[in-house]
Amino acid sequence: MLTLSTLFFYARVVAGKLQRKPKGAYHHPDLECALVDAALQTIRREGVEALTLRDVAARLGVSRTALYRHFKDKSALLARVALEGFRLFRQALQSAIDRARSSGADPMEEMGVAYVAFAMTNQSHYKTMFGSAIGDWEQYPDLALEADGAFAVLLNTIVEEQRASRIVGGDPVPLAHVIWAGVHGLAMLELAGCLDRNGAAKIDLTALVRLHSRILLDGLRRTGSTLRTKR
Amino acid sequence: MLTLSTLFFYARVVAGKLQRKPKGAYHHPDLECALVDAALQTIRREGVEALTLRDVAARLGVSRTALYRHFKDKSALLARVALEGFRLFRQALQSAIDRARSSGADPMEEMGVAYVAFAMTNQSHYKTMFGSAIGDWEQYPDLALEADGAFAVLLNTIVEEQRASRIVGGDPVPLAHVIWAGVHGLAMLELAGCLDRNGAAKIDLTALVRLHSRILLDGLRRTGSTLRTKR
DNA sequence: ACCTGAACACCGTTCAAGT
DNA sequence: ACCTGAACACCGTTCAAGT
Repeated sequence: MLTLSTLFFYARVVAGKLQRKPKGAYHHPDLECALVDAALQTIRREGVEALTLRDVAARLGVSRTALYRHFKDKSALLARVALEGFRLFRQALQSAIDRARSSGADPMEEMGVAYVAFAMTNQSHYKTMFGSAIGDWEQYPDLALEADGAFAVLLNTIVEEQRASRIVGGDPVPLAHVIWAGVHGLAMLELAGCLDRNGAAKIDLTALVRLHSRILLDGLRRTGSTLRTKR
Repeated sequence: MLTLSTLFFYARVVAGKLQRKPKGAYHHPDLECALVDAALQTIRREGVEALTLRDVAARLGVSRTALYRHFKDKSALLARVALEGFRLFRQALQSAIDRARSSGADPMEEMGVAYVAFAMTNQSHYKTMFGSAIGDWEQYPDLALEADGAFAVLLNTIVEEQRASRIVGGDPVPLAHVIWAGVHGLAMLELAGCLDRNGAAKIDLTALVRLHSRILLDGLRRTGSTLRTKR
């Protein structure tokens, strides 16, 4: 057990720096990455609030305090999970838009569907990204940057649709917030189990997202006076 | 200290059953209610996740285990806080609708404003109601009932607007889900601090809610083919 | 009946100590 | 440098014991 991981360590040192650092019996090469993976695995199976540092350490065969060599504390680890989540998220949204544009479908509607679909298939990531587990967001500027990047995908799409005169003009930020709120709300309500309780039948979430998009886009296509934002 | 609360106890026994039960030094009359109040107070000041049973017990001058005489466990206490929250919530929504109807304002828009306003002024309640702190919702049927009651306020308003032909017909449940998602999403994003980061200025949340309502209602006033729900 | 103290099985985090 | 074991200050919950 010990000797095997020691071999791994030496193999990495040789491959990496061509100079073997001495003695220390490292239990895991690239512990940092392994910690994130193990954490994500636990979150997937048992939820964010069930995540325990002691457990991930035990599963990696590592001391409980080894984690603190790589992360300041528990929330820093969660911030890292969220960061990875936002990367996947932005990618998913962007590719949905690209697909829609090349197939003639509505980019906004397809982005909405992709948004909620991401939240459903990556519940662990999504809950970590928007839940309260991380705490002080200001503390992780790289995380905020990645989140802003995902928001920019939505914002850019709105601006392009405005340029093509498919939706009303004006400040795109409030419009983005309204659209964001809709899909985020659908995702959060479904994750909280709020949508399944009324009406015995299991809900068709994708259909609901499409309904939401069409209502919203119908509203956004009108240019009437009701759409003037109060300032 | 002890003698004072003992007096309280005796006073209560005499007033209640006209027959004094003996001896026991009860530290608090109506402990159950006091526990809920103390819990809510802590949640208000420090958030749901900072709530500690040991702390509420200490603040009430009661043993750490006294709580278990009144609640099965911690989440049962939180469920009780949420229950109270849903009662206040329904009341707030209903009175906003009534006010709008008698003043000629749009009931749906005013309900939306009241919804988000409730979430902002009662953040502790709202987070407990829709956060993950409670856990198994199925375990508290009375809570689910009260939540359904609040949802019914929204549903009834939609049906009445449909009868008055002010919005499109059809199954009101999906429409209710879409509207709910919008206001819930706005509230959750604001509570998570997501709306304030883009654009330096502090956001006018009420204006954003009104914008949301108007876009949605503009969409809902159209009767075009895009609004047929897939089934 | 209602409440208590001691105890159990957990947490995250720190820190001197090892190699 | 990287990792460890022991320790600290917390949790929720149980349970035999008091009155």
